Amino acid sequence: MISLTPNSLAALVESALSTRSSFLGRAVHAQIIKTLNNPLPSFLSNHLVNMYSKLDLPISAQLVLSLTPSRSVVTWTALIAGSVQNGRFASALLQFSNMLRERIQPNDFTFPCAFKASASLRMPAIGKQVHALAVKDGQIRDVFVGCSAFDMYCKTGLRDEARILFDEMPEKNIVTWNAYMSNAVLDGQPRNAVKAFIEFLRVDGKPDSITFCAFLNACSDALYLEPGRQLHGFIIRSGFLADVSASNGLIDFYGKCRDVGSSEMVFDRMCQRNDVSWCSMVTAHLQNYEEEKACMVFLQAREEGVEPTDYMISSVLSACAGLSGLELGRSVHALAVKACVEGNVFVGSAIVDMYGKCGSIHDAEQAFYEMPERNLITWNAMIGGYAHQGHADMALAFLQDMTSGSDDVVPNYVTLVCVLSACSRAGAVEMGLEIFESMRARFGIEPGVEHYACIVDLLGRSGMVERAYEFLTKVRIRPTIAIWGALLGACRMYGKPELGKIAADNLFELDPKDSGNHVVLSNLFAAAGMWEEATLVRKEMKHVGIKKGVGCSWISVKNGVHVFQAKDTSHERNSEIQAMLYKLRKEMKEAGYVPDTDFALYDLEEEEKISEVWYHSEKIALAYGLITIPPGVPIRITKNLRICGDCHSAIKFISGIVGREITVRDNNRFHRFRDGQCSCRDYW
DNA sequence: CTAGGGTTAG
Repeated sequence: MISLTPNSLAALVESALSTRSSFLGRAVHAQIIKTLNNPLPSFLSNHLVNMYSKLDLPISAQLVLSLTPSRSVVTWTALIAGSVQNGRFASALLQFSNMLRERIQPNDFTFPCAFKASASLRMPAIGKQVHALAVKDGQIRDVFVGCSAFDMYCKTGLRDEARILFDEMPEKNIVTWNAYMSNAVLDGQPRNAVKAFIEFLRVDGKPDSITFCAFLNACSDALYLEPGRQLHGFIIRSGFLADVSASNGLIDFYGKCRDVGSSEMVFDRMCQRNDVSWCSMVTAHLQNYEEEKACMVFLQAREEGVEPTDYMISSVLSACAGLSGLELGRSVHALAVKACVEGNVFVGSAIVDMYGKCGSIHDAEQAFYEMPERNLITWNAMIGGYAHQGHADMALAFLQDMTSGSDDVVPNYVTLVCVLSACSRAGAVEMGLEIFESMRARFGIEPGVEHYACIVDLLGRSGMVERAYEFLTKVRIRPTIAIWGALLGACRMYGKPELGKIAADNLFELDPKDSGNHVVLSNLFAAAGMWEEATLVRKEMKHVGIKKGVGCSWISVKNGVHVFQAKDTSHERNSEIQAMLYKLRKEMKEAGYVPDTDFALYDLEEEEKISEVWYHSEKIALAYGLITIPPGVPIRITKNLRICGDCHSAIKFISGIVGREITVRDNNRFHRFRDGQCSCRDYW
């Protein structure tokens, strides 16, 4: 039988903490009560309070503290530190004031906790009070205390106070410099962070991985690719490449600076990777629009048995949203539930966003209502989902609800972009204009280029093409690609070649590499019978060496994705596809379908034009879907270009003939076809 | 026995 001395019992409490076992902790606590008489030695009480508080068992921690008559600053600090560590910042401040009420002086361990809690709660008024206390007994001169006070002033936006404190610090260490650099980046002053790093090296400071990450953040913030590369060399030379955090910082930096190849190189050469490394690699792909690769890295991480974290899950959901990958998205949603992170507000918002972007608006709504906590991003994701569907009424209702509900959120720039684009897609012209006119007064938001683009789109789409042009010439901003693009699209839709030429010329100047604009202009001329001009545009396109981007449609069947181009006959089941197309064409003709050859690209004989539009990629993908997807299951097709008018009307007919639900997500919005009708009510 | 700066996300 080993004898249980107070010291060995304290060691047992510590081992409960280090193994994060509340079960062991409670058992040891029971043993302590059995072995020793009340009151317990105060150092043992301190250990217990510390253990309970750090394990996020605040009620037990409070209880032990209140049963400790000889509690000291150490007891209280243990309690407060645990609250801070577990994100209970308001409790921490309450405990701090309770301690003051007992006339116990905070020490150099207590102040940093109190500053961190005030900083995290963004409560400068409280922070200032704590600061005054620290000044009064001279503790502010301590590096720990001074540094955390400085961090608090930065995070609460009191720049002048932060500056004074920093300049008057009697002693600075690496933590001070790291805090300075990180906060400079957060404050949008990456140059200052870089300067601080140089100064730090000059005073002979030895940087650590946190310093490196702060510097890399400054570089990615300002797109300083070269300085970041130089730091990469410095990291290698100082032997810090083995440090996982430093390497993770490099992956993130290269990803944000559009050099995802270097991210991959760093990632591949790491001998130790953690969950952050994997997640950083996923987001590096994501930031470079490589959604498929992001998903591949995620699947590889799963194979290697990496724990799925809330960060990883929200990142992968965003990849699914970009791919319109409903099936993978659903399985990641299930994984989020399994990993117990679906209550996280980031994850929840990503789920709402994913379902919205994949066109499953009811799933998005359900996820939205089931979230325990919602913020502005959640609301924007939901409104964005309605915008994708062209549900202006719902977008407007949610704009109302977000300000009047219990979530306490205020609409921002993005919210208004979503609402206006919902109006434009639904043809709610008056409503859209009214919101645009009143956004400054009602929401305090200054209209920006995206809002202007929505209005040009709104007017143009509803046929007021001249008014759209007049609008954009009157506003003070420089029209962007999106704005000219919206105008060009409207000109194509309503047959306005003269205005279309103006829009296209501006687009050619802003975005010379995009072939799509040439194609649209050529089609616009072709539809107006101006064949010479159409040919000229195509020749010019060849002349400057732009090839038409490949238009394609894809459909996922039993975990496999099948991609089709126009006139595609390369699929292994081509003969069945052709037979299905033949059968459909016959039945459609009987049902009264007339091909719309406005959308043929060349000046061909009528018969050839019909054939040209008949073999658009979405029709081929649909035929494949009809022969492979069992009846009753909705067919979902994704297309990288806008759906053409002929395909739109053809798919309406087909949905009626075959009695199935068909969804097409083009690069702009969703179309849900059912019983011969489309959810967009032919307005798009 | 108690403490400060940080890497990944919607």
